[in-house]
Amino acid sequence: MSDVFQALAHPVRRAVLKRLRSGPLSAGELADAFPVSKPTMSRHFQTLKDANLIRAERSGTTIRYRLNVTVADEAIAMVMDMLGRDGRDEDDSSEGNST
Amino acid sequence: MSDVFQALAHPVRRAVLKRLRSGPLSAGELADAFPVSKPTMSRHFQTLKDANLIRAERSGTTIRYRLNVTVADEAIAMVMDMLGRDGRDEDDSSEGNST
DNA sequence: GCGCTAATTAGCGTCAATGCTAAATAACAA
DNA sequence: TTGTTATTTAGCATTGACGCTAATTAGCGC
Repeated sequence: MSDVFQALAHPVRRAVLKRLRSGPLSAGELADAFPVSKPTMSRHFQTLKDANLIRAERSGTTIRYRLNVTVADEAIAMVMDMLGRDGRDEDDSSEGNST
Repeated sequence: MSDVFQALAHPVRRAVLKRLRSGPLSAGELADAFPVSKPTMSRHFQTLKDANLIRAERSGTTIRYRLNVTVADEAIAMVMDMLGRDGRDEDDSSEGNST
């Protein structure tokens, strides 16, 4: 699970995920959208793949990356579990404190 | 925001957050629960503080750490925004997923 | 095969993260 | 002030992340 948060810890990788929301994009298209070199982007893709946040598909010479919503959803669930904000472990300190 | 995910990227820090769900704990109590030295734990606390995930309060000689649910909640919202899962139930059960 | 395009891997430098021990600070008691 | 306890800061070493350029792999067309 550390891989997921590690992947989410970089602004470029977060932006890649955002762009992938609209649909799959090729490595080149993604690389073109950021002010870093293609090899650097390729490494970011690898990091996202290792975290299972994206998946790669070959289409001839180009490789298309696609969002993997499942794992991201698990990450959300984990953050919620970590903070106990899923509605079950509600602390008994009622928020009846008016200000 | 990178700070939040960076803080979440370490298993010890995630475990600290989990323990803090039950209520505030002192640095010593937290340090005692993990197989790393106190200075190392202190640095983890600093990382979590920088990310605004926890807050510190002095109680005499001891320092008590308390969960800051607000920022964690924002992190959840951000992950949801990143993946387009902001609570809208756009994907019905008719997904036709085959592999 | 050769060339072309797309993307990755290899190699290198720099900076940040992680862990430790030892020393310093903070609060309290005597 | 001195001593004791709790916690952090300082200093050091190791490891991993991030970025680049150059070279390599992968597929397609000739």
